[in-house]
Amino acid sequence: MTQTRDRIAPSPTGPLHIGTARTALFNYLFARRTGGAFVLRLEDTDVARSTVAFESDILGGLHWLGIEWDEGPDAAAGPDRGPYAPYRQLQRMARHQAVAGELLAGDLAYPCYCTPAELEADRKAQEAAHQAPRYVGRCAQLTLEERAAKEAAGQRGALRFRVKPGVVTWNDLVRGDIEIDTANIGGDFVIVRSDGTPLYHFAVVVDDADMAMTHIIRGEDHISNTPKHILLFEALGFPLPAFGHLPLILNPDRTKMSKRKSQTAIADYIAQGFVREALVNYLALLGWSTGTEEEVLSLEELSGRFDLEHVQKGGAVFDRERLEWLNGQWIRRLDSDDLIARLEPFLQRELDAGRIDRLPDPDELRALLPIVQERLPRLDAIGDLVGFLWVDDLRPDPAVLVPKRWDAATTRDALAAARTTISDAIGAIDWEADELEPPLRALAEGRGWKAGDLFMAIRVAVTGRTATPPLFDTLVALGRDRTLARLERAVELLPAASEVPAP
RNA sequence: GCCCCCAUCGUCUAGAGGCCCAGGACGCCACCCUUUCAAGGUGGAGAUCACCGGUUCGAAUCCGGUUGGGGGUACCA
Repeated sequence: MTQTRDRIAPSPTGPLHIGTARTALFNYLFARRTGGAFVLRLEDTDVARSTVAFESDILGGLHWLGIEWDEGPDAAAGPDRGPYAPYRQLQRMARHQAVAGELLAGDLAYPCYCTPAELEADRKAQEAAHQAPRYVGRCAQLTLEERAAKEAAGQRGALRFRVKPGVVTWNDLVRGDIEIDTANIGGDFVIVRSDGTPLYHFAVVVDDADMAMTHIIRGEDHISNTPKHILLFEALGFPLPAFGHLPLILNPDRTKMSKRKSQTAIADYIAQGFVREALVNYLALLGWSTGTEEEVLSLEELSGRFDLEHVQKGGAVFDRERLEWLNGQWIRRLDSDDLIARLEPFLQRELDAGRIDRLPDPDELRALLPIVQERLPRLDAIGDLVGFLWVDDLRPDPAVLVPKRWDAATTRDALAAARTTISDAIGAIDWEADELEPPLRALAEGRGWKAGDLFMAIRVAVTGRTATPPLFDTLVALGRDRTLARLERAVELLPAASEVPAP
């Protein structure tokens, strides 16, 4: 069997979309699994909406995910790589026009001079008559003389492909046999605009054929376009690739995932601290399964297991909760250096936003990992989790400082005692978690306090929050001086017993 | 409207005639661990397999219909 070739053909008219990323992933996995080639082609024929910035976002996003292609442009506005260059549709226009010329010469296509107003009127009439909208064929039988007259009058025709009556059938890789009567595809369709630029339906077919694609794996929204493509492949005498249509990714209300109702830009997920492994893992499992009970899988592992047989037919609702769970799973699996490096931009962001006053160095971060790694659902949670370590002026809320069962005076007393206990112990103990705990427990016991209440008061005094990593590890990370200073500050924030007005 | 696709716990899914009065995961609840929060462990609630009819000794699995949902209907991609 010859090598399989498949592709992702994004259009740089928007940022990399979750759906595009998943289609790219499935094509990538299929190519890896079958030992084939995965190609990236930019469909930039919609000049009005395409931008280099979007191109950059798309290519950058796919690189970030680790979905690498064997052929195609590697960077926005960069050079192409591969035997079928160029891989930018716009640069292939001469080829498209040449092929269109063949179709015209063979009378498989014809110029159409209908105005937008005429076409609109046709559509309205059909709608009123409860008919499927289709091109009525007004220009289908124009003689050469009639065409020449219109051209002479300055009219520029769009090129329409002649759709033959009949039924188009294909065996879809994920859905099995599908047949569609060509009477239902809207009549002769435009393949080249009146300005000479090719349309999507035409350009994809020429490019897919030129680039020797064997498998077209794309979204379900293309099912009704497939007959047009097959007709074109046949008219052009190109070998027909296999088609497979993936289920759509859905909004919670089960409509096609959209920017309006869901977060769709990959860049947003990156900015929120999702890691590539989790995103890839999650996307692979949206509409596909291993057929086993494995679910935490790397790109490598997915590449070895992927198959079209286990692709689901029904659409899949995007479930952020599950993505977050997988994200936690993968963050916990990252090795120290890797995690530290990935945390860096998020810490920088905390600094830029003024939420912390300095950046920890890698070693400081490394020491923190044992208590931080399993508590991060996303990388952007680092500030919330331990940002208090890098804040100069911590001012805990006095109301939060007082444990539930205590009053302000008791808390003040306890915090002062804790400060003394710690300060007295210095020299006798090492500043380590398991050495800090016993004296403070003894203090609580001696005063008849529940250890948990004392610890909570200390926790809030030194971190400003009630939910933190383990207390004694936190004190170690904070250091002796700052621990004592923060305890002292907290005591000052609380009224002494004599200051509390009698009830 | 017309054409096409789809239909298993709230969600993602396993299941390709008997192993299923349906298994796993997320989420939820409880308990354990525990100084808080996580993580982890254990257990639980949660699906008459959309509905109706057929085929069969036997159907979530095959067939037909119904209903529901979705997608497409451009000189966008």
